[in-house]
Amino acid sequence: MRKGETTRTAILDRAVRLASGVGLGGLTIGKLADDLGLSKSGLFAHFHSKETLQVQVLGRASHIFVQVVVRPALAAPRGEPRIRALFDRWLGWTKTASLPGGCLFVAAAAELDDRPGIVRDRLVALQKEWLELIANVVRTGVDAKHFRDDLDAEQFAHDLYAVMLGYHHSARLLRDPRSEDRARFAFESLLRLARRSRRRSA
Amino acid sequence: MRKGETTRTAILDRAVRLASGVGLGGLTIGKLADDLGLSKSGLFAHFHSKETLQVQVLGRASHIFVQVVVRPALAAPRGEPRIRALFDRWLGWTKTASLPGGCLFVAAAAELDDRPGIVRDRLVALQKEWLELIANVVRTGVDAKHFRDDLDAEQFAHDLYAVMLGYHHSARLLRDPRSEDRARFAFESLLRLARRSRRRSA
DNA sequence: TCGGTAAACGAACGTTCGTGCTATTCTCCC
DNA sequence: GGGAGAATAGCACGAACGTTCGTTTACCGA
Repeated sequence: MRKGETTRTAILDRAVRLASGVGLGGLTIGKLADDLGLSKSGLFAHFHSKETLQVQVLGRASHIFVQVVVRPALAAPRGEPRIRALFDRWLGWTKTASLPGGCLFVAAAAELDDRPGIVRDRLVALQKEWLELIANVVRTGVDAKHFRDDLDAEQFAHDLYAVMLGYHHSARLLRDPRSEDRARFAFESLLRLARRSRRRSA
Repeated sequence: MRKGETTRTAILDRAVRLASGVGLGGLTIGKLADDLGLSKSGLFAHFHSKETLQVQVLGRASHIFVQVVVRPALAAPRGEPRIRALFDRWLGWTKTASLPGGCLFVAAAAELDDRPGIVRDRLVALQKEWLELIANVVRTGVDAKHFRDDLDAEQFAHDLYAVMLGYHHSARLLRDPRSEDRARFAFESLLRLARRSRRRSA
């Protein structure tokens, strides 16, 4: 049972890279098998349907994301530095994880937002987890007095996600070289509004 | 040559609605023909490839977008009211245009960001036009003294787009009932930062 | 009213897809 | 080192896709 586990992971790693470019639906078992030098049926036997393959691809992508973004960022000091670390690693995670086609979750989100099923359910669960994690980091920032007491952590998480979506759109679709600057600027604006203002409340 | 034009438009309208749910790639000529009570080949004859169909679908969607969002909003008084009108209509345009599957452009953006070709080229051109239009509206707001003199109009347009992407993600994928409130809150934050501050420059 | 042209049809094509079955090869434990 | 069971290959299937072709129907100006 060890060999199987190994190739299964190899398959999923490759699938994550592939799907980052063509989406989860664009993923093709034949192409995936060719890329790995496997037969279609040999690969197929690991998962028993394309749907469970897609679900496991999402799971693998999440695992990688946690490894290259979440875990290192949580090592940063709580409060603002931790949020900055999160943002920095998030910005570059497709490079770190060598996903040539951009963020898999962004692609999957647009693809699955109207297609019910277990793949969508898994994606939604992962995204909610991620937003909740961001919100929690923000809350520790409030506790640490880095941010305003009345800051809405979930709104902040939502807005941060929006900044990343904007970055993705600008960088991947429009190929705008200023994408990263734009994203960082937006992030700083978010932080400025989150900090305790020395004047004015709302 | 008149009848053909009529059905062609009918096809494209239907295709826009369909593609809003399944994406431009998920669009299927057979399904589209069935929905309209046409034969596959009869429909196909109007466009001579699926690719040109997709391009024309984008064009038609843009036409609708201008009609239900841009034109009415440009009737609002210049400056902040006009930006508000733009944002309001943009927020609800999928309902106004009865697109059951969310914004077609958002779906297409994620789908095409790594697939070169004329469809992608058309989409990029449309998106740049749209961002430029937003930036221009913002500039008139600067001229009208509603916004700070040193406001970066293109950054504002970029950030506004990000707010919409966040809204789309939250509303369509996560089905969060607070999506619209979140988006409006983010929009107000954007405006607050854009207005002339009575104190502090940066 | 007639004739030409535009519009739509029906059937078939070559591919590609996911998915089963059966046989073969490999792995690992005793 | 041999045998059980896992891992992979080979092959074929049915369905769906875009596309082509020859034919038929509907329209409209002369």
